[in-house]
Amino acid sequence: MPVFARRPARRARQFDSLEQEAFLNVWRTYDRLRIEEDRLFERFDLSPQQYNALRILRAAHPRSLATLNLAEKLVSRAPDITRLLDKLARRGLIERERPETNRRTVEIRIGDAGLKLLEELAEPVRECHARQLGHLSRKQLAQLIALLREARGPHEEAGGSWG
Amino acid sequence: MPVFARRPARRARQFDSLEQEAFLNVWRTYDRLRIEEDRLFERFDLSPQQYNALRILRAAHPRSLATLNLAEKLVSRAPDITRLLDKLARRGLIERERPETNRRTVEIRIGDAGLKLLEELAEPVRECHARQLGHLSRKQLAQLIALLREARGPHEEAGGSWG
DNA sequence: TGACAATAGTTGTTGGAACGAGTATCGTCG
DNA sequence: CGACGATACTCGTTCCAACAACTATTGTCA
Repeated sequence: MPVFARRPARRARQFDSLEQEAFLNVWRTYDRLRIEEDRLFERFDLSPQQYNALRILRAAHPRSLATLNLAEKLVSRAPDITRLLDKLARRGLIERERPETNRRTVEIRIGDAGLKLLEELAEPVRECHARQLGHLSRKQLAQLIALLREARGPHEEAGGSWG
Repeated sequence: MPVFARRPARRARQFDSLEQEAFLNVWRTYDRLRIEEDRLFERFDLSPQQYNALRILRAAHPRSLATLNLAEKLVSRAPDITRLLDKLARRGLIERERPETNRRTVEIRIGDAGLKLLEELAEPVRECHARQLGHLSRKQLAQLIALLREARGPHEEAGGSWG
């Protein structure tokens, strides 16, 4: 055994491949950043995913979105979209309607209360994201975004709103 | 209202700030890449987190790690580390011992069955990571890793194994 | 040395995520 | 126009994650 092997590079022991290291870094970073996010939204009895649904509905406002159409715009996959919307509807944040033209679908629209809540959240959310990533330069952020997009590129369905 | 405002940049409508866009990209990328990971490990009745525990125990082998010491090396936070280890112990993959010198702690060590399972997993895992991120160049991977480390830097406790 | 704080896990409970099976509605093709 | 497949959810169940309360052990300081 060569002498210089007595101090194996920390990374060489820790990861099996550069790709693994990259994935675990994505996972770890998500896990750390999520803490801020969770802390913010639990003060408003929202999950991050619920907030995102509201954010997407606001972008569509005053138009509505069909349930599954909304689901595929969400950041994270949501098989239980129905129950997620149930909770928002129970709080009066969204409105649901089964249109006569196609009674299979359920159209979702953000309501006034929902818009008001988002307005209330605007500043805290901005602050939260500043705490999360405010220490990076604009250039670093842009670079990170570009690299992440390339990283997940092959894993996005064509035509999705997240391509 | 200026005429060119009729087509707001898609991104401007979609995100409230560059920091938010970066965070949501991390989240989205994690969510997409995780799909491959889940698909692989469920064939072996493991969760990604369980696999990571085994990986870390292998790196320590033949030494052992105290429970909470192992927990803080995990990629994602694990308040239910006890039950995670319960499952691994029930399958005979790890061994637990309460040392006489400090009977508060429980020392965890990977067993032969655990090492054997990891060996069996080595190739599938490598293939999985290649599917996940094999389309990126080494340079891109290195850049991504560096940026992610900077991104979560302020959110890592000093002295942790993930700094 | 005896009380009290700190450490190290463990367990109870509760809510959300995932998967698959089930239901209602619609399109289409013979 | 009626059966059959496709669409768009909805619901039942099961498992995992998170938080907090609890137990056991050790360290420390009056």
